Amino acid sequence: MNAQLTRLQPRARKTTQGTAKGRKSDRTRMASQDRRRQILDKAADFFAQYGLTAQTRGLATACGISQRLLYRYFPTKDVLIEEVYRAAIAGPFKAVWFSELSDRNKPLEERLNHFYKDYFATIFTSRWLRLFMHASLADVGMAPNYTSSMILQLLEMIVAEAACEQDVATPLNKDVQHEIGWTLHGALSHYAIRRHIYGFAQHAPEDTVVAVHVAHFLGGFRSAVAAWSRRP
Amino acid sequence: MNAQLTRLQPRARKTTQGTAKGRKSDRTRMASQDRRRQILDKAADFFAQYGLTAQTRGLATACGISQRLLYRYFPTKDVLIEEVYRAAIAGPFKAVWFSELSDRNKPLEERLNHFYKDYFATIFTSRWLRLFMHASLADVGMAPNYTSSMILQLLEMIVAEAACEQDVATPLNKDVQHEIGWTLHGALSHYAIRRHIYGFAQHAPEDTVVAVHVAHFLGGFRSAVAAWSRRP
DNA sequence: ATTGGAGATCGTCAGTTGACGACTTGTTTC
DNA sequence: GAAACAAGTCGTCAACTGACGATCTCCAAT
Repeated sequence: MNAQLTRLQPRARKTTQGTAKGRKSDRTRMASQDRRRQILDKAADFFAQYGLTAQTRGLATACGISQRLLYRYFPTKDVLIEEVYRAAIAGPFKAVWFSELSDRNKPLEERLNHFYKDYFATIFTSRWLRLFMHASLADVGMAPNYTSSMILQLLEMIVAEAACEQDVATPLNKDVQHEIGWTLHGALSHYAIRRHIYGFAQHAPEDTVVAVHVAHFLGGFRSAVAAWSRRP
Repeated sequence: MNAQLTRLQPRARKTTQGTAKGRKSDRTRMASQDRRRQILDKAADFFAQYGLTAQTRGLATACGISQRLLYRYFPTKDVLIEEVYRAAIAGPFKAVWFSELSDRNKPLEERLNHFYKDYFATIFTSRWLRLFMHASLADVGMAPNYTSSMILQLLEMIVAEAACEQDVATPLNKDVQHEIGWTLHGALSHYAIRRHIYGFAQHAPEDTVVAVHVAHFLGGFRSAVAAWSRRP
């Protein structure tokens, strides 16, 4: 719970005279854009691990720079967090997923397996999940706002593709589409949460879990649509 | 993200003389055990809402007492949190669930619906879920330690009951049992997380979601066992 | 070499926060 | 009704934390 880190750098030695040659200074001088990127990247890891309330001093140490320098690149901690969020949470979503999922030249099962393989590598990572969870807990509404639209569209597409392939009418109500989609997506999300947040030991490899859940979803799709059509 | 609360009580007025009768003091004097229970209860709500890093002053205000008084009942904040966790996370699990789930006089579908109806009322509450998530994020391993054993036993029982009712051999490997059980339990957990942590708007009522997922689980159980038996 | 702009740090301030010694006040008991 | 005990509060301390003015130092262009 404590993000306090011990100081790594022994602190730049005060040169007795300007002519102290030979030993280079501890400072690493970076181009503005590189430094900025480095801070954002480290900050994503740092806040993912220790939460959004972790201290700027700890982050600075993790970056190997002084705390003051953070404020040259970001006016406030909140702004920094905002940018971390944009870069590390909303950023990783890929537009190709939409075109790949709707490529009807391949069977849907294959598409879904491929999609979730990529999704696990990109979104269902420790960093993404923990950041997302920290943000969701801290600020009601911030976390979903960036991502909910994308996720819901993915769900709609998955359900529409399944309906097409199985020759079933797509449910008209979008809420019902989402609910059906969540059957698969929620189960896999929860697997990722167990793994990266709860710290449950994992036995079955990712690919197997994905394959089983995808098969289960497609196998029960027809009756799921029927069930949801009956109920409100 | 800020748990700072404005002071509610206008602060006890300093009586000019001991004989100031008529107006009662603002202080509410409670029996030790009652006060302790009240603090634990309020603290569960408070930490669930603002996270485990929320301040003791805010909690005291929420309880309507001075911050100092907290330290009469709990030596440190960490001890308080530990007790909150025991009372509000591990406490609500009911032993009856095990006997009810294994009561083969009723069809499993009915048992599962009844079980999850109770589980949603007891465990899948905003308070429980948020506390559990805060604790999981803060301290790797603390959260599951109190509960994982109970949850995994529930999963084993559900899978065993399903196997019995459908006349399938129960998978020997416990990891496989858990993985199959998580199909249902994880999906419903994630529904609760969406609702109470992500703040997703909910359309379908709880009972319906439970019913559909239970039906989906039972309907696909036979093939799930088959799939997991094939794979490692 | 000189110079000046930009990368980087030091030191510090004001507000916060867990903790606690000293004190006050209500209630119970004889 | 006063003694004695426990519930409750005040005020404060030291460490922590976000923020920032002043300063230093590296490098490139002149």
